[in-house]
Amino acid sequence: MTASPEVERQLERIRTGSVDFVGEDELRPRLAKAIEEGRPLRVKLGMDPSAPDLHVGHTVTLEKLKIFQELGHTPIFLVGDFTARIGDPTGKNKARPALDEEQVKANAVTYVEQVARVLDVERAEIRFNGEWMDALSPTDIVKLCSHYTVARMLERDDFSKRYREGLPISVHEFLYPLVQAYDSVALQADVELGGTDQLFNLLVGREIQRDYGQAPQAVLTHPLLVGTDGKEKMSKSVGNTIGITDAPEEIYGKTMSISDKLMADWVGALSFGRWEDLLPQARSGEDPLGLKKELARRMVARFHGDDAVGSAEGHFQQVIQRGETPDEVPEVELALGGEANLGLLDVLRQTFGLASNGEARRLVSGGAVQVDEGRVDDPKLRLAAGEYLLRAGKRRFARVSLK
RNA sequence: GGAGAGGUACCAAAGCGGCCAAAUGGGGCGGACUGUAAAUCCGCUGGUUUUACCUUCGGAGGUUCGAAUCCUCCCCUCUCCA
Repeated sequence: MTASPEVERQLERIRTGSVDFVGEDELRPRLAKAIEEGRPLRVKLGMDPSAPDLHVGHTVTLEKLKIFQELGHTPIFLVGDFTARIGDPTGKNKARPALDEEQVKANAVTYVEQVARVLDVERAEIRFNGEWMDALSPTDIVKLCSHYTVARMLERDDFSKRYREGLPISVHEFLYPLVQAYDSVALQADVELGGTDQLFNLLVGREIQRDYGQAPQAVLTHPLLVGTDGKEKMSKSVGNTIGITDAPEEIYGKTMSISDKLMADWVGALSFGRWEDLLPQARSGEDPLGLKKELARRMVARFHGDDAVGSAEGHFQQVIQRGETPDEVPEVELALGGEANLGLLDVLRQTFGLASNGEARRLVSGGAVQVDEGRVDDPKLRLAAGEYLLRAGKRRFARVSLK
């Protein structure tokens, strides 16, 4: 078969921004056939609804799914409601706790809503793997297990690592890659997308598909975004995420708080199909502050629209760069409960939702607390009825009225 | 089933009868510095009505004036053997 320009054009876009591309040669004729017969490829991206929010880390592969959509293929967003109940061990040193059904359902709903911000869900398949997994009999599951060996399971990095280090591995964790693989069988996926940490699971999919008499899917992995801490993979449980539903000021501020080095990585990972123009500056390292602001602006615009950019940036300049009080400060009312006044520590704890008065005390003794724009360092201070502007650290503000 | 090792604060890890609210490192939170950062430096990091008291060292009991430390039972993890 001669390579058609259209096939090569599509492959080029598909390849952009990916790390591994397994099965490209097998995909080429399938792609050609797909184009010829007007029968789109089925492209699978699965996510476990293990946390209620998607973050920018998720958007890397989502973006690739969108590219497939733009090329006329069928994006399948697979919500791993069943797999979330198993708990994916990938990249963890511990088994991830399985979630209960209710939690999973609630998360799944918000996932789909959030995916709609990136993908045209009207023209996508949204599926749940509980659909076919719950229908399997124990016999079916045992059969599925028979297609893979323990030795091969232990090839997976986090398994072998834990095994070597004497950390526990539960048997059910071996089920995860197999279930994910079976999803590809059920969906008859031509392509599956994932992060680089998913490579093993994705490849298991190829083998299992073959065993079930299907042509193996092509596999595309993409870089994992390191979280705002600059150390670990972005993940809700580490708390280093930028959520796509975060407020504009949050998205802007969190983006500004990343290190210059991390910024370059982010631009690299997030650029494909979208922000290539930022790449030269990211590589040269020129004017990092300017580039970071541009990145922050684009992040805000991407998830909240252009209109949100101005105020998010203004907020940042005012509060972080100049250390001033923001225009909008949350208002809190506290009851004195008949007393003449209320201790500062109690006021701080209640207005900022601190865990204890001890935490409030630490903030005060650390010099982080301001009342009406003047630093306070007496933890025994008591506030009488009235209005106060409270600040705790750089970013926490509240206008408190004591009654 | 047998033998051995182990479970300490958010994590890792010391402590092995009183000086232990528990060393140290990481993380986190503050502060200083800065180009927003990073790096660096400093402080804090169980709770309270804070020179004291209360709750904490897998769980439940027990010994003792006193237990993270000793004993008993139980639960969990790892290794080797079967």
